[in-house]
Amino acid sequence: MAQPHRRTVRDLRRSNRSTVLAKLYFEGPLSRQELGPLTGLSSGSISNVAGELIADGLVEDAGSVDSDGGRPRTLLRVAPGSGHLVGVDVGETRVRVELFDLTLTELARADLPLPPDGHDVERVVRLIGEGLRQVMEQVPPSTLLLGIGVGVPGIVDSGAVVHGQTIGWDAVPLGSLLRAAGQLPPDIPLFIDNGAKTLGRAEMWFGAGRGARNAVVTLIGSGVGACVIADGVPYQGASSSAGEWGHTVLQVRDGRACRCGSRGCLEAYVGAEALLERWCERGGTWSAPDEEGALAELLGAADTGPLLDETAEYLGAGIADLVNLFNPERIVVGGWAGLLLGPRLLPAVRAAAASYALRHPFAGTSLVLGQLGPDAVTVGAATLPLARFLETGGSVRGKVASGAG
Amino acid sequence: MAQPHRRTVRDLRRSNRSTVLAKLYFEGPLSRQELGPLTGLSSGSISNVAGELIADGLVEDAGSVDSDGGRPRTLLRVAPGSGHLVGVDVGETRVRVELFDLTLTELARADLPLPPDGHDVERVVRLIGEGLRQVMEQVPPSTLLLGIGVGVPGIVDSGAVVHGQTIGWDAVPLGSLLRAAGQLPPDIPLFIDNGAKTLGRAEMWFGAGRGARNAVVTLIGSGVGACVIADGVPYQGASSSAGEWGHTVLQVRDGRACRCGSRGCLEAYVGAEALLERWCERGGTWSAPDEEGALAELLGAADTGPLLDETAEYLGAGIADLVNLFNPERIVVGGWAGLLLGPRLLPAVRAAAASYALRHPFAGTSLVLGQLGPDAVTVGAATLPLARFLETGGSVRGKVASGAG
DNA sequence: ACGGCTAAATTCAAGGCGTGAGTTAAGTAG
DNA sequence: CTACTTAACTCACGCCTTGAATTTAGCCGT
Repeated sequence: MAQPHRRTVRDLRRSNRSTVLAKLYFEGPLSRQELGPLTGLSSGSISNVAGELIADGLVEDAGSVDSDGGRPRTLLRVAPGSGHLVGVDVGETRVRVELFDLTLTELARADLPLPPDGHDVERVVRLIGEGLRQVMEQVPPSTLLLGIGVGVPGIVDSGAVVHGQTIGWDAVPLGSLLRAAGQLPPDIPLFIDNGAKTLGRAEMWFGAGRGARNAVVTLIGSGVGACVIADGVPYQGASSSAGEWGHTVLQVRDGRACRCGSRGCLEAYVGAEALLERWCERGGTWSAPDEEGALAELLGAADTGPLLDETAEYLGAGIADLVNLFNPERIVVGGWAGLLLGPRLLPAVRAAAASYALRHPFAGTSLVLGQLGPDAVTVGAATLPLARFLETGGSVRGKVASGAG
Repeated sequence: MAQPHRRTVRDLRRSNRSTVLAKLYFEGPLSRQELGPLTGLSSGSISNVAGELIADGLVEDAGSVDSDGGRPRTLLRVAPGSGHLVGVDVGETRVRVELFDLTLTELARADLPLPPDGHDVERVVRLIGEGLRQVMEQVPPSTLLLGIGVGVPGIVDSGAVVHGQTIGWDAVPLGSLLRAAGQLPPDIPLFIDNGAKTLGRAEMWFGAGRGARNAVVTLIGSGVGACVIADGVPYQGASSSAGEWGHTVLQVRDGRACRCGSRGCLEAYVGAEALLERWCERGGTWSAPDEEGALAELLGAADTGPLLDETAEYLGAGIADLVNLFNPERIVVGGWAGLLLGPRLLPAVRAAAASYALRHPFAGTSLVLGQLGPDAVTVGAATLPLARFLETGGSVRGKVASGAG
């Protein structure tokens, strides 16, 4: 029922501003001349809009290109300093806050450890505020903050309410808590989304998913998740919990028990936790204190061939499901465990996926490794206000936003 | 790169026309007064747009409601006769052509049997033309045909090229063939889509899916398919083959062989063909010559409890995958076999799905039976030009359309 | 019958926008 | 220095929506 917010002629302008701004942002410096065909606007309108954007300080001159005869075209680009963005990663062991300029170049960072006893909500709220103050101290106070994105481990409903089983959060209204606690500058747009999804967004915007309109970014860490991009936008589903790929059923009756309570889930075979468990059952041992070290040892061990091949088959079957159901043009394997296992597993995974998936859609899919590493959660989180910034054509101020995708 | 077709102020008008028209179409007779808040337009614009639509004959007066004091509001509705639609179902055994008015009331129908030796492309093209002529004969020649939708058994790529394994079609450019053969009135928009998807559209618009923004319509017939609706529009994927649910992997290593060449697919357990095969393996027999009769016998037989329960578990697991990956608010079980099995299986399926799916998304999903029956493929096909009609605000003429979604 | 009342529908001036042809700006080549 | 070429800007024109004022249409009490 939400009317497609374009009614008056000023909305038209906003929309065109947004188109121009986004094109400039993603397709680098462009001349007004090139912008015309690219955006479908006439030269006159380009001039108008560009002038407005320049006057607002959002866009700046970026030199000019020579021509042999004729006025050289001046290039335009988004001014990196015209606004800053904050990305927050509420992780398992720490809260990380990073400050970026508009091109997502990192300007400052703060890492705040969480005590092992867990994610007390009030403490997390306080730490986010603390980190925010720390990073803001490192830039001139005149810096314009466009918005804050937060990635959390859990399902984010209606943009601000977090359900996180793993951290013991149940319907935590993180957004209002942050505001109420006065930890946020007032009137700063705040966006909250699942951390895996923000990582997926980062891969889509700046990593292995760049350029694809339909893609799935899989996130294999301790557990398994995915971020589905349908037609350029992250697919959310009815209650923002779409893409729970880890609990795809791969073994109906006698499957391994999964921590979700069901049996035969993908995550019961492929995540780092499950993989180590299975290694252990086969007599494997390791000395590293953490999963990452242990997984590296597993990869280095001599007799893990069958285990890894089996894992590849399960992963391939899971990927085949993605291919059949979503028909993406690209599937990105990410997450720290995915990146670790990828080089070893990918050929076998590809073969397994090919055997389980339908030929036609599989032929149109490429399976690639992620490019950004697991730390990109903050970048992805910063992407949330950035998306709003571009959508609104640069007039973010005064909007109390919610974390739509 | 496709610019979001709203650039000039006339596009604005078109968009508003479309909004008004669609509201009137779906939400029945409405007064101009009600239309305002509903569409977000001012009273002045409503008057304008409504006047235009009435002048174009697309909208008509629908009486007025009394008021106690004050001018009574006159109701407006879409004029059912202001345009007609044709839906074509290229089935396994026949080509069916139906003519509808704008409210999708059936006006005429033609059934043209296909010989058992298969779907010779030229013959199908000829039959569609023949059926079209037959139905058009039954209405006055002044009737305005808004478009033709065709549902075919196979994957439809780029709107007009059909890949149908089951009928032996490989990259058949059905659209151009129909036009080239002169079987179509010139300049009539033509849309081609997968038959299962058109059935899904019909359920979404007029059946069990009505009102849902995120839903999956499953189609259980001889085989198994699905039509995914994401945010109100059918999800296509990169090459329009998304939603191939039938080949979701449910048994990784030692699954049953599926006709797709893989093993352990959902379709290897749950479709009518697979179910009968499994019954046969367990000693079941039937006398009916066709699958439908056979399946009915299976349901009536005494000792099929375990078989059906097992089937329900597989189906439940498949549905759990849909819930986890798509997080829909509704899942519709359709297709002739689904409708036949549904009443018997649904409780067990629901239980199985609950055990395999994640709690949070499952709680937000309702699992219901389809309401339209398998003949609704033609209705769904007619829905394709209708969607274009509504999107363009009623100015379909002159557009050589392709079967976008 | 008749005015008074209420509410729906229409009208229209004001404020905006994009287009596209014409104009100006900013270079190169000879 | 002139001719030429191409980029960028300007502005008349046509179209749009808004929102307040106005007209239309039926009810009610007298």
